[in-house]
Amino acid sequence: MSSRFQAPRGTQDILPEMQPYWAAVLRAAEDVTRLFGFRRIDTPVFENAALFEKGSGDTTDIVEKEMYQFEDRGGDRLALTPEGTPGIARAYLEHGMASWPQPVRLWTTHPMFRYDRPQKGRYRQHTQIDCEVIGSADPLVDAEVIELLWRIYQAVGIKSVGVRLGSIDDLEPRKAYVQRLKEYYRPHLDRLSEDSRRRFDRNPLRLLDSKDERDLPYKDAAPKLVDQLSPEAQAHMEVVRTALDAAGIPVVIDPLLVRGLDYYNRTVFEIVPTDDERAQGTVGGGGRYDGLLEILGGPHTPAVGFGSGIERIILEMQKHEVAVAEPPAPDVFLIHRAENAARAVTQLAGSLRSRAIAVVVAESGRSMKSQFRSADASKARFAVIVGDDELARGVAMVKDLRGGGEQREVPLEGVAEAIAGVR
RNA sequence: GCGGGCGUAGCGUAGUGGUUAACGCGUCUGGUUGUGGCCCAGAAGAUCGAGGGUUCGAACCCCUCCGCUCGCCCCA
Repeated sequence: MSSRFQAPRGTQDILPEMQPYWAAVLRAAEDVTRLFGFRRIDTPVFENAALFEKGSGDTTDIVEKEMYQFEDRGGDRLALTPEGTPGIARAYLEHGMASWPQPVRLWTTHPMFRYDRPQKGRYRQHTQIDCEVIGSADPLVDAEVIELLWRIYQAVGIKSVGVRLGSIDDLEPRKAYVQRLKEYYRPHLDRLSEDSRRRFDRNPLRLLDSKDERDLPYKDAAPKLVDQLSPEAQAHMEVVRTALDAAGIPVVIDPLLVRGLDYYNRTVFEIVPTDDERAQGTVGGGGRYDGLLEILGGPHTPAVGFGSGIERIILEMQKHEVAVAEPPAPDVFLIHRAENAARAVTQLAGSLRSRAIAVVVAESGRSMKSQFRSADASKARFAVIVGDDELARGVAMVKDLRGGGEQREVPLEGVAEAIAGVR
């Protein structure tokens, strides 16, 4: 028992009973992205490690300590994708999508890999729905992707979520702000948490993100980026806000919202449940990344997008007891008891399936009682019974397993019609 | 990387030092000769997470390790 294999830590099997949830989420993603004119793209599960080091940023936690890296047999340094955006940006450049009508709207669903401590809603392999609009600087597009994500949640039955919106301005104005922020924190440096002292040098914006008690006293009085945005970024955010308001989406401006990736500028957002302050509550987040494609060696190309974790969406669905559609039971459970049933059973099952009737064939050699019990467990509507008697006469018994269980004799060629008629 | 909780059949649990580890669900078989759901009976299925220690005797007490889980950090 204990020596048997287990799924690697932080990974999970998605058992049949969970599949309806996944199907519902993916269906919603397909439907909603289509409503917004997105086309699906799929990118590899691994990429060159350097793509993320340059793209996501080598001071981010994701790259610094969470990447699954490996060298393949040819010596290439690769990484399992820790997040989706760089791969799609890479594909945009690699396939010359700048020559497609702009902007390009792409979506995908893709496994992500991060080496961190698993807990509820956090896994080493998880799956994201990813939407990216590349080639637009229009703030209406920011609002559009947020609305898209919002509508996915609505479509799967999660109603109580809210948008947290922030802006981290553009690179140059942000540099000036970061100086001011550091000046503010510098006198208090020796009283801050270790993490924050480290961030002071490496990634000062994250100082505001701290939840460490030692840092909290300084947070409120710290200069807030959102209060001193450049006029351009300020105007940008106002349009996003107005558009979201027009879409009827509740928005809270969060001045402390800082996301974990280096490439964001201006718009950043998260979507969180409004009815529960759970730790791993964020179901989706994203932002604008006008600089990323340039970092990856392409021309300046503004873009905006989001990722949303399917596992977390499903946790929310379960929390709200959202009903999901179960796949239909088989139409027919084929019971057989004959000396040489192999040919007849296979042909009968085959002819039914060719008519799109779903058939499960009983295990050979089991008793009638056992086969009927299996038929019942399968939830099939009909039992079709063939034994020596029936085969000799070219007929089958068709029994309706619902209700009283009426049974009648039907010629073998007529079984499909008899069932299709009732179904 | 840091803290808390928990590991007994496929699942959920009982058993807290004394002979062959119990119950429910599930699985399989049967309740006459070819008929399900309910019911009844039976069977299979557990080296009690692993190793070491204490003891005449350990699922139960102690130690170490492993695994799972929840939280912190971070993120989806």
